[in-house]
Amino acid sequence: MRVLLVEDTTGLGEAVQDQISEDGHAVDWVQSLAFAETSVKTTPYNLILLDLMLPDGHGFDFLKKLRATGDTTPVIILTARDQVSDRITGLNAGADDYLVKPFDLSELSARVAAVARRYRGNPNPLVRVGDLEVDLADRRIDRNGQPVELTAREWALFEGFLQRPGILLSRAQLEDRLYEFGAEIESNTIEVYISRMRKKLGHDAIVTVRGMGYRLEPNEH
Amino acid sequence: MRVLLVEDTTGLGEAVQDQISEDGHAVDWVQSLAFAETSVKTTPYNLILLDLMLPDGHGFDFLKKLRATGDTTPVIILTARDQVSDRITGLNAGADDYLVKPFDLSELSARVAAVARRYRGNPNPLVRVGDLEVDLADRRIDRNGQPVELTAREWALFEGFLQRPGILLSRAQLEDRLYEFGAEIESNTIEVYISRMRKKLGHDAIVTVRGMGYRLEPNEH
DNA sequence: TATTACCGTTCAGGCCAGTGTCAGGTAGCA
DNA sequence: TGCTACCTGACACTGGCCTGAACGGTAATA
Repeated sequence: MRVLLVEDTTGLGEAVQDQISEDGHAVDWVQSLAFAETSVKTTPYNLILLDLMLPDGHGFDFLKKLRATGDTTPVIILTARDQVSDRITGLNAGADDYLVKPFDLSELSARVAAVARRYRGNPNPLVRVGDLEVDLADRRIDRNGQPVELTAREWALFEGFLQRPGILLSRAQLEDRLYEFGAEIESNTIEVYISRMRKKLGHDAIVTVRGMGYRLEPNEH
Repeated sequence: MRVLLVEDTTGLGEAVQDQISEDGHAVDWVQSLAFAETSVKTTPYNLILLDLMLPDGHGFDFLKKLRATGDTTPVIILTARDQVSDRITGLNAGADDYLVKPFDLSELSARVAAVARRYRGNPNPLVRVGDLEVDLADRRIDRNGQPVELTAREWALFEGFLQRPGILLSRAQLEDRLYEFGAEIESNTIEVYISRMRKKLGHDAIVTVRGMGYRLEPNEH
């Protein structure tokens, strides 16, 4: 699934993002209502996790506006408030579920999984790149109708290329996707993964830009 | 993405510039509001990182003026102040996000990436020079619809010409873009690269100013 | 526990594009 | 005309890149 996390607390945001990612979902994390609004306009999400107290307004306002546009994306509210009134207000505003801070990450997983279950059967959004058809949420790739299996590391790199068609990623950027930020690596691991991905995705799929990095070619054939 | 960094502290400015560059974005760094104002007039940015305490005024004034002109470029405020009042004032003035010094560079990366995410699917801003169409972030050049491939060294020089339209670059300035500052070079390497670039970009693209240097011709045909 | 399969990582050998240099030719200027 | 700055084809070398192979770790299975 593709999940939008709206949460301005850095620590909590990171923890939630890590948890949801580990559960196999793609997470976009924004820290203000302004960002949330542009995100939902540009990307189709399967689930929105919404904090209520945000620097530029109250989550309910965002939620009401979202529902007013006819958007039915499931929304789970994350908030420190545990008052019944808030809970009812939230559900009236169109929330699907409610999590009171501090909450256990495993509980969050369970709620998210419940939403995912409801979604099963509905098709996920597909990204098309050349002769590849990518289901980001389910981590599936079809190449000319044939499924392609990527390992975890390969996926981590591949997702980077999908950010934008034809995006150029430097070796440092790719390394940052695999390891702790800024970790030095002195072997040719990235090259090896590129080589393996080419074997699976087609040798023309990833283009070397010598001295600068790699790019996924949107118009391979 | 193309990022404008407005920050008068040298140490912090350099660190931020390095980080954003490594993330694959093009950074213009200015140290005063006066320079910032001319920069936003001449160049289209995807993101502005704005310090508040600047030698010639307060960042809020710049931000308000910017918004008054209808400019909606995302702005992230960098400041030592962590008071709620400032935070709210900033967001009211039209800021999209807020980073309190001292901040972790990886956190900065995350915020910038969040902005970059908004541009997912959107094309990068293109710079137009004569019959060339340049995508600085992805290092692509289209010449009359045909892609042009530049090597790393050629790009380093080409970017110099793009800093300002019609800028004149001396041989020494060009050498400084390729080698450690002040490195003496006694062969005609620069001439050779100019020659190679002309072959790829069109023979009229780069004009020789005898005895002075070279300039990229904005109105070639 | 032993077996198996797979994944992540490193290494070594080979290839070739990119780089820097030179030499001979050309164009601008006094 | 001579002088100087500049242009460009050619070439050797370096180092970035590719990839088969091997090794250790981990997880699933018997």
